[in-house]
Amino acid sequence: MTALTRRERLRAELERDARAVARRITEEEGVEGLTVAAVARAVGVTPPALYRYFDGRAGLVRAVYDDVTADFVETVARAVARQDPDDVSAQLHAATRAVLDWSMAHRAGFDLLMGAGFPKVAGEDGIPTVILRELGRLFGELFARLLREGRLPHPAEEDIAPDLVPQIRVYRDIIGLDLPVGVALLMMTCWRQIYGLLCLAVYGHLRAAFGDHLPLFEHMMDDLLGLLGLTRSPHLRVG
Amino acid sequence: MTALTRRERLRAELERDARAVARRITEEEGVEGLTVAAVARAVGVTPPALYRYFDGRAGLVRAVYDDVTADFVETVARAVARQDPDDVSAQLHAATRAVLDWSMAHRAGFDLLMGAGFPKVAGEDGIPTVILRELGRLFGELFARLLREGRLPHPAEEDIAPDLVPQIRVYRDIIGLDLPVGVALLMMTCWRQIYGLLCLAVYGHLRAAFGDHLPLFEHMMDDLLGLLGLTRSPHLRVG
DNA sequence: AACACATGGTTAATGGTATTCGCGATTTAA
DNA sequence: TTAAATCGCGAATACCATTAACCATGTGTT
Repeated sequence: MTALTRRERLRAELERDARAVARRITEEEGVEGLTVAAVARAVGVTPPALYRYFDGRAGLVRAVYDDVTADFVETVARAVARQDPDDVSAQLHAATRAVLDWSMAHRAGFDLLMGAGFPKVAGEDGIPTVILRELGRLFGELFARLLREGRLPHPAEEDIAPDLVPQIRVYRDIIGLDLPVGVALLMMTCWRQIYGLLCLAVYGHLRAAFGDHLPLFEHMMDDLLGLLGLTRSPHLRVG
Repeated sequence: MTALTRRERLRAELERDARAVARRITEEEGVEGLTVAAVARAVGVTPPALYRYFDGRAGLVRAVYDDVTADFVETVARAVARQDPDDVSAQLHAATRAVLDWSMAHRAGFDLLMGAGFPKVAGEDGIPTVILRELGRLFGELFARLLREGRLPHPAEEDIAPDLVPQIRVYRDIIGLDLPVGVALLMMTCWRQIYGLLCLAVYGHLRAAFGDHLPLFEHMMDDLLGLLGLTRSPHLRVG
């Protein structure tokens, strides 16, 4: 039973429309093209009206951020779920590939979630870094699994620089998994490479030489899987 | 002999001032805070006057980009020059550290030169990627030296994925050094890691866990130097 | 020295943006 | 039925970029 009053229904519809429009504009023109006036025009209302729904332009950006985050996390999770549950190599590969593909297809979204736009939407305090948490957990589960199976080469805590250990510990705790410090460091080592390639590709720094970035991606994955004692799975399912 | 007419002198002064102001504003408030009106206010003229000097706001941004590029390249080159000319490990370490330090101290500049801002200032055609060229040459010289000394482990061209080889070749040619494909690939492998850490640090994604990013940096440098068959130099000079 | 021209600043105007405020209409709830 | 909450609007303020017309002044020439 939809015990929704007329007002509530109309309000929900307009908000939904506005969020969709805001997201479309952001993807098409970048977040700097996302303006209160443009959204208002698209949903057929005057700009001040949107202030009843969002906290100004910043609120619109924040709404886009939230929607995009959900989409991103779900996309990556789906890609993992498509793989053979026992093939961790394929799962890692697919997850990373999904991150890259999604990012290239949603550059403005990437910028907002994981790139230069994040500090702006997050502000000083910082939204609890959804990406660090969500993505970290997703990858972390796979690392944990390799660890349980006893086939994950990782440094002993004593062999890690003393000033690095407490920081890695905080990182591990943000992810929220009970991983050894050496494994968390291994994750960071992987992420710094993935993230580097991501930014290079999304921000267009590779265009001049690497029109298609997939060869570079595969080369990186071979490196990373090797780092984890794995090889590329022959049963990878792309979707 | 300064055969400068009064007009020319005044013009040069105002342009110099405006560029300096534009750069200061950019560093303090980010490039989105760089406005024609603000610069005009700071140099004591009305906004339209600046159109005699710059091609509107875009021209201002471009001017900042040029100045910042020169500063960046010089800073990194200086850091290298400070090292023992025969200690390639120290030179590589110092160069990378200089890139990181400069980027953290000039976040808006980093964004413009190497980050999300670059596509905007570069436009479609793309300024011949100064960074790729300048930085590539700087690091490339060091790699070339290691290669000449015969102590740079790198993959043979036959062992590199066939679709990657031609891309690497283009990359190598942009840098403008006569390096084997395997060495150029090695450079790209290093750069993707350095760049990843850079973006993570500059865009604030590490703040939550890694307040100070130097331990992570040193960990990465150990990895990278190891990749090149080097160890961290005991004679590194920091400045 | 007087002239004409180029230069570089001004003001005014246009049109875009965000945001706040107060009004009136409509819907909801008592 | 009536009072209150909600919501959209128009007007106003204050930024911004950019163009056009205009005017003073510097420059070089006659």
